[in-house]
Amino acid sequence: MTPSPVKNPTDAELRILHVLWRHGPCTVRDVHTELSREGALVGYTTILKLMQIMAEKGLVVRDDSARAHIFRAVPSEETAQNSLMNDLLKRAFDGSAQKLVMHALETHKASPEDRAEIRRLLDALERENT
Amino acid sequence: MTPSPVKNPTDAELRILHVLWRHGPCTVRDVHTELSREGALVGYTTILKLMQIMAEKGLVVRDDSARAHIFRAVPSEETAQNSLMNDLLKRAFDGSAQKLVMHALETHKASPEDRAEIRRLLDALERENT
DNA sequence: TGACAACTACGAAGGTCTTCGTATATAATA
DNA sequence: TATTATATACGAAGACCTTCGTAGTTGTCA
Repeated sequence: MTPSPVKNPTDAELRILHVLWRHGPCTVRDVHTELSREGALVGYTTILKLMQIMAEKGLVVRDDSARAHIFRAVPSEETAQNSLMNDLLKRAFDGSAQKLVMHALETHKASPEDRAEIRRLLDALERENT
Repeated sequence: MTPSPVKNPTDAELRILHVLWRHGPCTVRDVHTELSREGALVGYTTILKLMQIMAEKGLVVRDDSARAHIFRAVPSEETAQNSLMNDLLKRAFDGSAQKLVMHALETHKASPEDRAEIRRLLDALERENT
């Protein structure tokens, strides 16, 4: 089963993970600078506190060999996406990924290229499965 | 634009909305009985309090003409699903429904019937759009 | 070396969510 | 009518999330 080794990241945690995913291991300063550059106005110690909590939760690991600790994301972006998607599935779509997919396709315009990509994936699934 | 007339329902609120969607307008007693039957062990006044808050938020409307007020869900299940899905899209999928669909199809087994249903929907989209 | 800059740790405040106990009002019943 | 059952209202507690200020430590450099 293994529901999930780590708890689902919260909103603020997700913003930090995004930085780590895009930039690789970072110091608190790096993350704060990047988020500020993106327009978020949040204090340095706020980011620090959050990253400390994330380390306790196991969402990041810290390398404290240098004075400025370096943090690395533990879950990959795919893993986190999967976990969050499953959460939504359970809460709002009766656990059915099919319902979610149909709902997404009906309510969001997919470009011809997008549709072709989906068809290719379906073809591949068709081949590997019976 | 109209981001959303009502705030996204929380977890406990969603559980109550599920009952209202499936059973139609209900009293607090109805909802509590149903949720208890489903295995949730939560007190009657907890449900009452939640439904009072939901009425304030506009998630339900109440008919207080009888002693036992009757509550009705305001957002449809589709509306709520849409709102929650868009929220997840923004938070974890870079706002791209396409990414979400691809991710869902890759990580969840779709049956041949499911795949056929998706293809039919894609065909329909193909026809109406260029 | 002494002053300053940058870092981590920590406590606490304010918000939301969920839970329930208690108070109070109203209907049903013996 | 007096008692009992059932309603709603309300306050508050405990958990979590996000925010920041302050304190203390460590490196840098004039």
